[in-house]
Amino acid sequence: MPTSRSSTRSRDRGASRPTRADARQNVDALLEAAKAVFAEAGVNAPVRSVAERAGVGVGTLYRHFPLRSDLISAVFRREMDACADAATEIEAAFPPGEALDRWIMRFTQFVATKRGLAAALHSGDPAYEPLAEYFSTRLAPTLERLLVAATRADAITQDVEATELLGAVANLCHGGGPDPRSAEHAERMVRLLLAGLRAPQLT
Amino acid sequence: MPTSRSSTRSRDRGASRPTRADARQNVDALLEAAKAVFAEAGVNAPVRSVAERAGVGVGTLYRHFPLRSDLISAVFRREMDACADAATEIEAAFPPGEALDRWIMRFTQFVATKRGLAAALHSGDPAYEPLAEYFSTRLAPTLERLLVAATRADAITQDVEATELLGAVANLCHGGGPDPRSAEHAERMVRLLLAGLRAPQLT
DNA sequence: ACTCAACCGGAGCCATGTTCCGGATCCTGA
DNA sequence: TCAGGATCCGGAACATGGCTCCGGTTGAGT
Repeated sequence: MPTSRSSTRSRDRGASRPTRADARQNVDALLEAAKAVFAEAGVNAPVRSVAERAGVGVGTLYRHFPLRSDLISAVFRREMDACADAATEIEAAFPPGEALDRWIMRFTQFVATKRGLAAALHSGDPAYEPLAEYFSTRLAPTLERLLVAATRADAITQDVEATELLGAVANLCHGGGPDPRSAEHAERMVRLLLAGLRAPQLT
Repeated sequence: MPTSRSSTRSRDRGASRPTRADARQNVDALLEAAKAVFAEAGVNAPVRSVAERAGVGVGTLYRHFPLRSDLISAVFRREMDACADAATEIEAAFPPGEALDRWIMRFTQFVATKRGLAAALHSGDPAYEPLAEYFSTRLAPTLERLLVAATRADAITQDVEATELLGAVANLCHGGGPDPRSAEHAERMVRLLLAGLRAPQLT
């Protein structure tokens, strides 16, 4: 009987003990530090600097985030969720075609703001696999919904995969640093892509 | 008199001496090795592996290519030139609109084939600045010419910078490895972008 | 208070970009 | 042909950054 322990309190589900308080605190500190560091120096910032800023050793960091990419995922997960959630609001407020555009632009701004996120995402480095996967898992279905709606409403003429489009938009957000011009550039190119979705025929 | 030397042979321009034969040989060996290594393992392959393959020490490599990116630039310079040159042929054989499309697709295939080239190009890493610069110097004017011609012929309706479009297309070629699907994906997205150039109005 | 699993910290290992410099090599001038 | 010296070579060594290891510490049940 693996689940039986001497004291059968209210909950003794699965794990034998609850997470220790200091561990939880450290995780929080790390996430906050990572968020700050990534914002300042991009996702390529040294792991050590994150640990230092959080006031813990690298060992502690790696205990909670075995891979560098795990830390990155954790930091952006929340924002990705927010982005995905924004879709329902937008869908309710605008007709399918415009909803699609608006959500894509929302997504564009998210990716363009995170220095190096896009680069990491499609770097080919297998370390970022989980990040990319969460990307697809959480965001692709949302876009798919928007695309289907737009297609039904005859708002777009081209047939594209959600994943594909998502990747393309993310890719267009590369380059440049905090320079606002690069953000504009990305936006303009994304709009061009969106315009392409309305093109009468593809070559 | 800096240019005067004891023996005034036919040419004693600028530099005091011609490059040593062994040095030139090594440069060639390095370029060839780099080309092979990059093709196999992408542009992120270790510098040491290139030196080893060329049969020289890393010191020699760094003597000729002070920065990692210099080596990369040198390797791709030739191919970039070929791509740029292809434009004149294409321009002569097709009407402006189609010429634009064809050249862009030619460019797409070039970038998509080189693993990591696109990533390096817009990685934000200042080390790749010279590479990006050559990119603009050599390729941008070409595209600009094609764009102007297409605009004059009313083949496109949108107004974009050559540099901008070049960067966007390169960006769309990220991701994936030797997988042919990723190349297809990139192509499809580029076509979408091209279709966007013909869109009647931008939002 | 006692026990012990979970946790912490940071020294240390490995890979990779880059520098340094003693010694080998090639061109020049005679 | 030969000496002189600029040029070049090689690889040890340094710097940086990801990741591991393990002795010591600490929180949480009893």
